Amino acid sequence: MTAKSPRRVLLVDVNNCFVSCERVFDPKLREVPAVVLSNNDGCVVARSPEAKALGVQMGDPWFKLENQARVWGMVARSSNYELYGSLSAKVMAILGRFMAELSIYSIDEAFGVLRGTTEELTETARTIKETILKHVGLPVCVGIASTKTLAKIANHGAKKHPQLGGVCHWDAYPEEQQDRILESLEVDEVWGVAGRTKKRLAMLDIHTVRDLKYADPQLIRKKFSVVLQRTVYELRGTPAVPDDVERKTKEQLIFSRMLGAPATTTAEVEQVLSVYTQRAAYRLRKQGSVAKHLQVFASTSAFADGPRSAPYVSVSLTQPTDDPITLTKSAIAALSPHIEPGMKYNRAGIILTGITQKTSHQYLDPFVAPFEHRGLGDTIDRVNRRHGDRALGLGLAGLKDGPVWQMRRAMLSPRVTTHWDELAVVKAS
DNA sequence: TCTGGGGTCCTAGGACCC
DNA sequence: TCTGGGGTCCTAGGACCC
Repeated sequence: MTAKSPRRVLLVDVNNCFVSCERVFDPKLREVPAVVLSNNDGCVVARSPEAKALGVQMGDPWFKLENQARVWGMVARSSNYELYGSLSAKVMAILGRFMAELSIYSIDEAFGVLRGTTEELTETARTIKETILKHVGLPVCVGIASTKTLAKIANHGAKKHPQLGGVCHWDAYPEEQQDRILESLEVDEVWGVAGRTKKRLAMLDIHTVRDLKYADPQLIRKKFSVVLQRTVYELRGTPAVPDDVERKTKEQLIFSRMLGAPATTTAEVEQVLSVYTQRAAYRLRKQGSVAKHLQVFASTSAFADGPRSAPYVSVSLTQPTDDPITLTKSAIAALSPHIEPGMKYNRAGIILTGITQKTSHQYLDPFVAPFEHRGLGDTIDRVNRRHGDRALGLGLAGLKDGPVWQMRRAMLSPRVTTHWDELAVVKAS
């Protein structure tokens, strides 16, 4: 591969990621239709090919599916993000060995860049695929093209057509054939277009991805946005989606959950907020930053009849902080007055914004009490690193067996790669 | 009676992604 | 009983400044 070879984008993504992860350590799951459920065992977030073939959709609520699943012999698992995260890290580490520029897009997907002929890169992609299967046990597909948007489409093709062996290089097809493929895709199948935009595009008589490719970029920019204009260029083979700026700190941190059982009193909502705020504060400290604003919310079910209550309050702190006590107190003080006792709150959360890097010398704030909880967060983190997650927390966050509103994870698989007491067992018999 | 133009910063909201 | 969680980017509009 010489420097003169064309620069190509590779999109590698794990097939049916969460189900495939579960199947790595539980061979029985490989023989039946399987799904993984969202937090709280709410709805389907991953499906095995067999489950897809049975017509199970993303987002199907589990309680509506449960009985039919028994008939089908379909098995469900609660989501086990620790397991998926650790397998994902292994996949990304392997990709990093093959590709200089690697940008991790999500837990199961990464873009990489390589130079080479169509044949060379197709071959490399096969090697990548085999290596990941052999060393991690996860199946992946690879899409290759001159732009990210086209690599996405190629990846989609690799998934849909088994005869490609999991690798699809867009350049392997002459342009007339490429256009026929794009013609067969509805416009919302391209990366960056969803329902709203699809409707508005239809008014301009743009229905397929091919229509969008040949639309006037200036017009698209004027009627839609620079984002959609970039998509037009990318479909034509001109890279336009910017490489992700290395941002190691998040600008916004959200911690929100559906509750396993509704909270109905102010005290219960406060307990939930206390725990959630501490989790958010932990993430904040982990990335070495502090937050200036927080938004706190709780809400009753959107599906229930009768009156709803969904308070949402914003607070600005006098100075940015990562201190769990300050954040927790502020969150509770802000939301508590808006809680209507008797309402069934089934969701709550906190959003931290105005996030900046923590500097070594913080401003002196005359309004901060002299006993300021300096270093408390760090201390909690150190204890937890040593004695296991959630060994220590403030108030209810320190309870080993959580309160009733804690989320349901009835069908959780062992965290075999991250917890000593949950290691996989190999039977000798 | 008329009340510029250009710039920055911030926030809210829309749209989308996996 | 029961319907995900966590994030990004862009745009418009208001406040403020010179």
